[in-house]
Amino acid sequence: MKDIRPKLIRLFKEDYCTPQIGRIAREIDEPSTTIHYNVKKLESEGAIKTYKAVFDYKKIGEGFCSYVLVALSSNDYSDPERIANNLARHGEVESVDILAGDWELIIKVRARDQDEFYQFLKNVISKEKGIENTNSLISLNQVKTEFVRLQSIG
Amino acid sequence: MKDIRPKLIRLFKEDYCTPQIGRIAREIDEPSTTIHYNVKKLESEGAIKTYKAVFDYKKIGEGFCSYVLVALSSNDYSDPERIANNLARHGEVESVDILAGDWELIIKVRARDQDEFYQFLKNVISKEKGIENTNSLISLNQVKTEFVRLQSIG
DNA sequence: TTGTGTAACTGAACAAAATTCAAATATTCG
DNA sequence: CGAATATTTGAATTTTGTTCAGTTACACAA
Repeated sequence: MKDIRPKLIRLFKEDYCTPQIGRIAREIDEPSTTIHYNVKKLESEGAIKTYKAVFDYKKIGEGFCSYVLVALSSNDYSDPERIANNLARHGEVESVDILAGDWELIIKVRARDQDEFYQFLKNVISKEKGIENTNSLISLNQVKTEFVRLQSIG
Repeated sequence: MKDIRPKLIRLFKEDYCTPQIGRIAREIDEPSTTIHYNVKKLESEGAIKTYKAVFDYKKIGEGFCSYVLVALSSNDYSDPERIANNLARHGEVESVDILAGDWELIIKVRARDQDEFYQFLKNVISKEKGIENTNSLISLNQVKTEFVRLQSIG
């Protein structure tokens, strides 16, 4: 009807959640005002960036996951930070790190399926100026993500 | 005084947060009861696994980050799912994926510093039976994590 | 050791938010 | 079309977070 789901998913991916002060207070048996004080302190220090949701990505149509290793060419365009920031703009990108060693970047990408991932690799990653070549590590099974176990413990 | 910070960090890493129904309602201009209904539906379907905090990991003493590629030996112990689940138990481990290709696993590890990471690699990962060898990709700069930008956009 | 400024803690009162519920509306499907 | 089901919604309720002022603990200089 009102197609609210995709909007919720978009918002929840990086924000629109808040701490459960009272529940924490019960859990560790401290006054909720004390928890409140300490949480606000963590926030004001910048130690907490945001509160967000973690999804079962298969159930929101993002079941495909891949780690893309990127090597940069040694030309004027190959500024790792600039390229990393450009790639980080995309909603398909869960993480971007600048690496030491043989590869300059590692990008974690989520997509609906292999085909959608291929389009992203072709149209977004490879289009970025300064990228020499890439190597995609395909995830067959996501056991843990964002510190959260995605499946029952075998 | 009351060492509450580490407890908060532990709890917030995978839970103890909740959606901001009213804020979403304002954002997308829908009644909050409609948002409530749709969020509860996502939860009951299992599409939302949990609500959690994302940290500035440098500020909580977990500034070191590394991706560890793991190759398994071809013996009785080398069941990728079992090994992945064992490794996923540890709080230092942000993610574990079973891969297609040359490496069987990729593990994202967070630690205080290089030394603490080395201890974890030596005492936890390498101790796991069935692991043939590993290759660590050291992160020099974490541009985006858990869908969240960790630094101002350059 | 004592004094002083600062940070952390806490209960009571208050404010803000989520949740329930019942009714209306929309959708699905035989 | 018609009946069962799913979604939307406002008003009332319940639950929760937040403020504030007083207290306690801590750090550190005299």
